Amino acid sequence: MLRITKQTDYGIVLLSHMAAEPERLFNAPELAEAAGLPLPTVSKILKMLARDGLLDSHRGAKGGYCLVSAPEEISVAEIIFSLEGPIAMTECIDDGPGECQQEGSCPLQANWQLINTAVRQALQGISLRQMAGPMGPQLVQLASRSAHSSLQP
Amino acid sequence: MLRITKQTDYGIVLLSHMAAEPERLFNAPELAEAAGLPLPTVSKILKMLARDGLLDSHRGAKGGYCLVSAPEEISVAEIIFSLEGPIAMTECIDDGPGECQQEGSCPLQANWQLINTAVRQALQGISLRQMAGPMGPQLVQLASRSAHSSLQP
DNA sequence: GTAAATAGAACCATATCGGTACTATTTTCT
DNA sequence: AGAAAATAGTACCGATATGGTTCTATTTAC
Repeated sequence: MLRITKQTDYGIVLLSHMAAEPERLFNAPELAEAAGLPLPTVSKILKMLARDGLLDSHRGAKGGYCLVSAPEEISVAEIIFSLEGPIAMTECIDDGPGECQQEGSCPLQANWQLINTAVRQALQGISLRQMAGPMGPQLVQLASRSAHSSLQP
Repeated sequence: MLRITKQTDYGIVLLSHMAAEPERLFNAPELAEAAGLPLPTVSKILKMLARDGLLDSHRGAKGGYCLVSAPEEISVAEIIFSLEGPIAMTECIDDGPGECQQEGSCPLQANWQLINTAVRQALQGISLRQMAGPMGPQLVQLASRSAHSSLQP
């Protein structure tokens, strides 16, 4: 179906919430409450984001998480990269050479990079700031105009 | 992991092979042989591509498949759309309104479109012709320059 | 009329995803 | 010092989707 996982989905929701007050420290129970999601799930996601350096974590009582960078500086690509691993749409890339059975007969190896790169760049072009809104409906309007193109019958 | 399915992967391989002789009629056993893939799998994929209008099919002996459009006119987005359904990276889009629990509290609904649209457009920008090569290394070079950015440590 | 091919549906083993539970560690507060 | 509150890390299991095969029906060429 070519979709991101729910974890990533939730992660973007949580980060968007935090982006409203970029300086503040949020703890997991609070974010779970705000997002209407179960605490264990939220906790798991925040751990991953902290492990990969998108969030700073403070342990102990009065602990919590806060954004490392400004929302403008965080791209959706980084979030996805953290929560579901490398953005590689095709296989023979990150398996390294020699793994692909077709090896000799597959003239596509290099061209797969085109896809991976295109998607990666597209996602790098969207910041957490944009996702967090309140970006007016005018931009969204622009977006959905082409969203309902030939691909979305 | 944000990757396309193997079926789609194989589909692009098969179509790329056909793109070398856009006028010719290829049958499934022949393509399976050429790609080094099992016939049932190849057959299944070609059926889907034909069902969605990317391939013309001719039944009976001496039957087979041929490209409907020129390789330049077919985008990777169309292929993915055919083999794994709508390109919608996030959920609350194609479920229609009312399905999302967060409904009121989720200020992101519209912004998800940004992601879907960005990815869709990126994939629409790549043609089967480009995938089929022999497009020189110069373009790939250009692509991978930004591919090995912050996301690919 | 027979062989060769596509059309379509059903099926199952396996891998991945979504979510939970448990233990350990760190920090604050009294 | 001790209790409470929070994160860190790991392991686990049910549900879902994927990958691939098989079977039957239909169409067409010779």
